[in-house]
Amino acid sequence: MVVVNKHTKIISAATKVFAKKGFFTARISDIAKEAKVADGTIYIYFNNKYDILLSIFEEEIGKIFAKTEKLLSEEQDPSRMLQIYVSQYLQAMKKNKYLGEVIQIELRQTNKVIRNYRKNKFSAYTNIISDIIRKGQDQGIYRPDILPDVAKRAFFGALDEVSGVWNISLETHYSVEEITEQILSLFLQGVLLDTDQVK
Amino acid sequence: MVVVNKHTKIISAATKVFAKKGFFTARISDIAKEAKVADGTIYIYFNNKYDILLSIFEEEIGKIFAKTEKLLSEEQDPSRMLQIYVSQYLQAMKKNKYLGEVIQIELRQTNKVIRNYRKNKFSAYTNIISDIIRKGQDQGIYRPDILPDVAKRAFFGALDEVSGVWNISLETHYSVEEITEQILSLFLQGVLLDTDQVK
DNA sequence: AGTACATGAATGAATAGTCATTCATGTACT
DNA sequence: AGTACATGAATGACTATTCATTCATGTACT
Repeated sequence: MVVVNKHTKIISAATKVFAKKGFFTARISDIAKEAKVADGTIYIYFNNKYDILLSIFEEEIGKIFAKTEKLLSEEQDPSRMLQIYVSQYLQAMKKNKYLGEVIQIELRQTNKVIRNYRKNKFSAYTNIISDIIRKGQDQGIYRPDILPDVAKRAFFGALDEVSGVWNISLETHYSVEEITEQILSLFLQGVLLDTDQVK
Repeated sequence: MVVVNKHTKIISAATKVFAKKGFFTARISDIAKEAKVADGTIYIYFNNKYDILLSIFEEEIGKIFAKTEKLLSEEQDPSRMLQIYVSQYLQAMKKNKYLGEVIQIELRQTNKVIRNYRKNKFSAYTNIISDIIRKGQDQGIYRPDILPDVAKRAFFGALDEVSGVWNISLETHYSVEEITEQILSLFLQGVLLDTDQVK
C-alpha cells in the first residue's frame, strides 16, 4: 500500500468533501473520516477549517500559476500564450475533478476580508489574461476596441464555467485538447462563419 | 413615506445581506435588522433561511427568464437574439447590484439535492443559449464546428463573471450597452482583427 | 360615538441542535 | 523513558428556529 503523508491525505480528502458538500456544509469529521484520521489530527496539520481551504487554494493555484508563468515566459505570440493558459488550467481541472469546484467555492463563499486577500493572489493569475490581450493589441493583431479588463473577466468566466464539463455528462468524454480548442477559437474568432455578416 | 410589504422588504434586505456576507455567514438577525423587522417576523413569511435564498433566486431569475423569452419569441436572427439575452441579463444585474452575487452563491453554495432542483430551473435558462447557437448553425451563419453545449457554458460563464464589473471599479462607469457590445462582439467575432491570421 | 371583544401580525427572549476546536490520554518508535 | 504523533470524547460557542406574549386595528353591539 502506498503511504502518503497526512498533510497530503487531509488536503485531498478535504478537496473531495468541500467539492461535494461546499465549505460550510462540510464537517471536520467528514474530512477526518474521508482521510481516515481522527478529527484532532487535522488540527495538528492545520490551524482551523478555513486554513484547510486556503491551503488547497494556495497550493493548487500556486502550482498552476507557477507552471503557466514558466511556459508563458518562453512564448511571444499572444494567441499561443492564451492557448497555453487555457490548456494549463483545463488540464489541472481535469486531473483533479474536485479542484474546479473548490476554486469556485473559494471565489464566492468566503467573507470580505478573505476575499480581499485572495483577490491579490488570484487577480495576479487572471491579470495574465489582460496582459496578453494588451500585448496582442500592441502588436496590432487584436482588435483595439476590446477592453482588456472586461475581456479578461469574460475569458476567465468562460474558462471557469467550462472547467466543469468533465463532471456532468457521463456519456460524452471531451478531451482537454478539444475543449481548449473550442474555447480558444471561440475567443479568437467568434462563432460567426463569415465576418462580413457583421453589420 | 413609502410603505412596502414585508415580504418584499425581507427579500431585498436578504439579497443585500447574502451578497455582502454570503449565505452561510449571514445571520437571520442581520437580515431582520436590515429589513427593520423582528427575527420572528421572517418566519411568518418564509419557512427557513434557505427558503429566503430560494425565493430570491426563483423570483428574480423568473422575471429575467420570462422577459427574455418574450422578447426572443419576436425575433429570428440568432445574433440579435443573443444580444437580447445578454442585455437583459446585464440590465437586471446592474439594476440590482446584489443580485449577481446572490445568483453566484445559489449556483455554488447549496447542497446536491437543491443543486439538482435549481439545475432544472436554471438550465432551462442557459439552454436558451445553446438553442440559439444551433439555430445559427442550421441557418448556416454560425460555425458548424462549435459545440453548442460547450459554447453555452462559455457564454454564460463569461456573462456571469462580467456581470460583476459594476461592483468593482469605483472610477470607471461602464454602461450596460457598452458591456453588452463587448461580450457580444467578443463572442461573435473574437478578438482577432483579421481572421486570415488563424493558422 | 363609545365600549368590549376578537383577530392575527409582529415581537424577541428562550430553546435546542450543530460542530469547530481542545486536550487528556494513548501509542510507537528510538 | 522520552519524544512525537495521534486519538476521539467532551466542551462551549454560535444561531436558526420556536412560541408565549403584546398590541394595533377592526368589528359589533348598545
